[in-house]
Amino acid sequence: MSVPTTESHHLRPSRATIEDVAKLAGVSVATVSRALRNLPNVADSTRNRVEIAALELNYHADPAASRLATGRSRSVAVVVQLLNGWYSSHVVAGVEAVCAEAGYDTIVVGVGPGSREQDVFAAASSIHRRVDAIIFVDVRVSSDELQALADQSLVLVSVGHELPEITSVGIDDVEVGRIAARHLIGLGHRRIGLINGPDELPFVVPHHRLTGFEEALREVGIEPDRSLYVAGNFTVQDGADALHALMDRPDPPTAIFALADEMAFGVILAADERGIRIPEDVSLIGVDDHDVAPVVGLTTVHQDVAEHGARAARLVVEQLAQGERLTDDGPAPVRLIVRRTTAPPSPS
Amino acid sequence: MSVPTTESHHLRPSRATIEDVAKLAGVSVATVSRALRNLPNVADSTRNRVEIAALELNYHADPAASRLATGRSRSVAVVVQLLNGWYSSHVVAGVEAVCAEAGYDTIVVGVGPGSREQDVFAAASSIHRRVDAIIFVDVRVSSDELQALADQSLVLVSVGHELPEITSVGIDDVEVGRIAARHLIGLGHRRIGLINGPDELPFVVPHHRLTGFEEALREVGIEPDRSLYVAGNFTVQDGADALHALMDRPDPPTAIFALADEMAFGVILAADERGIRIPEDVSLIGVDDHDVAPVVGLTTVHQDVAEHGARAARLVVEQLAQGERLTDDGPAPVRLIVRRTTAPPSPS
DNA sequence: CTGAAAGCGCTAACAT
DNA sequence: ATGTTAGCGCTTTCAG
Repeated sequence: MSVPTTESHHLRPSRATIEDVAKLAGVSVATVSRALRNLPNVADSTRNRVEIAALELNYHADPAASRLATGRSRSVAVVVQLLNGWYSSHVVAGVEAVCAEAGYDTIVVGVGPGSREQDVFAAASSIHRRVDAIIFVDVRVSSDELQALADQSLVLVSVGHELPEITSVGIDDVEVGRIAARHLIGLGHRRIGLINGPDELPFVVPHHRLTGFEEALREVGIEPDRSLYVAGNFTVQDGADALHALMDRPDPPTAIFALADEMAFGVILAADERGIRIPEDVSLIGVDDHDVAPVVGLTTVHQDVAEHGARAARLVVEQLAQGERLTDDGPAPVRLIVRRTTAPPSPS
Repeated sequence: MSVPTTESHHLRPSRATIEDVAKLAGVSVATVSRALRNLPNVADSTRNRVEIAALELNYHADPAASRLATGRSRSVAVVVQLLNGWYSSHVVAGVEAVCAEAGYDTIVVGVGPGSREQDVFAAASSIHRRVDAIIFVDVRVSSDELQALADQSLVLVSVGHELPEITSVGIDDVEVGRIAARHLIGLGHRRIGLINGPDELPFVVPHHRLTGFEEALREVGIEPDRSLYVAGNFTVQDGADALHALMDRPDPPTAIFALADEMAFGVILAADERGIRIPEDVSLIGVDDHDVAPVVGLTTVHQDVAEHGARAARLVVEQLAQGERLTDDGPAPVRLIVRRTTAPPSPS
């Protein structure tokens, strides 16, 4: 079965191999290999000749061959839930920038929103032979599974939250919850609604933010009212649904803490439809400082997401180069950005 | 003969080689290779035995070895300007979904905003040995360069705009410009500002939209006033800057057409700061129907971006399977979504 | 239908 | 400092 040639294309331009270079430079393939990878024990004059020959032939080592021989693939996988979410895409951008710089390919793998640990593990292990490292973005993986992956001598990093035994980068999410709650409390709010993560799966980021939130409430003697929490999945639509749920109550909250800006946007959308004014009727605070947050004047807790990705990638690259397990240098800074969706509760 | 014993064996991505499987199944490696790839000329009973053995050992062909032997890498590159832009990230998500389904890895490569053709080509050719196909997202590549890439028997697809000689998916951008302009004209606007793409580089999407825009103007006897065009680079900030530039004029426009929603968001932001009301003082229309567009009530021209990515990936996958050059099936549909940023000009 | 063996292009001992 | 050579794990003629 030969491929039906559509046209008279010349034969596949046979790429130069290491042997061609060796011949041209008048040395052995081993020398070429060493010279081109800047290994020691190559005479300067020789290295020079080889480099010229390689340039001449526009030679680049075949990655497949090189991978087979070394066992290193020079690429890293980023596994993430929503590839098109604001958070994820910014992390990916950060990762790609430093990986490209360091000569690594970055392979993206989406596991679908709300994936269970098994799904993530399946995705990770199906890719493990093709990459040197895996960066998990906001996904859950069990300790055992992580161990299984690490046993394949894969470098593992988590961004978004801590994962057992592996180095992780992110922010202090308990602190985020505290900051948001304190801001609202300081304004005088006592009944605060919360738009949570999904409640089927025990996601860790939502859990932490919620913990900090409740902590701050208790600090001032307010007992958290869990009937004021509504689940969401980090989309605009979820935020809108949540606003309705919250405002349909006989005793609606005077303020809402959305665990992510995108859900906060949904709140704004739905409030608009309903004729509810923000912040006059209800205050709103989000998390992320999404590019659009200033546009709608959203008060939020800022974090530098692209930098998280970059940091994760740097850790990967260094770890791959040095072989030692690196530890992250603590949570990245966050800060409250007060805009115009928060105000004191109106006297009722 | 060391079959993993504990119940945790399914957790262990295994390093079994084809030889292990052959031994276990009592056949040759050639047969294993054939059986596992569903090639013809394998007895059912044999295939069965092999499959069981493979399963037992949790065997998966080493991709590097397989690539070296076949010359196919089973991965595709997506080259894109802003990895974190709304448009790009949605395309990437679409691509990844179908690639994963078809067993291809998707490698993202960012070329930086406003890249010149050479940069893109450099990025593309530096990755060409590692992928079977390249999907260009909204980047320019010259005919010659494309040819050089195609000569490496790479499958090439463009999304966002047409590229010479290669199959492309996207929308009719001239039509987009027409739709936006007609909407504004129909409302009674005569002086319409336009927030363009960057003007150093000749990007094709902005050019087309602008063409349709001017066409619609002339249809009703309005001569386009190019002093009302201001360059932008598709960010929120660029939109804000543009609004200021436009409104600082002695004769500001009564409506603004932003070539992308993200720039329109910037307009809203800046208008707010300046106390300019939309649509009372100036109407605004964008393009994309960004997730946040409904939140700010932005009138815009909708397109299904993730679907573009998916379609591009499907074309790639089919082309890779069948070997023939496929042609796309015409531009994807777009439609005007009227929200509340457009209205008739106020009588001055 | 199945097996033996020759690569694919490169790296890494091991020699020299 | 450089060359020789044996793999890396899989695919693919070519025989049988």
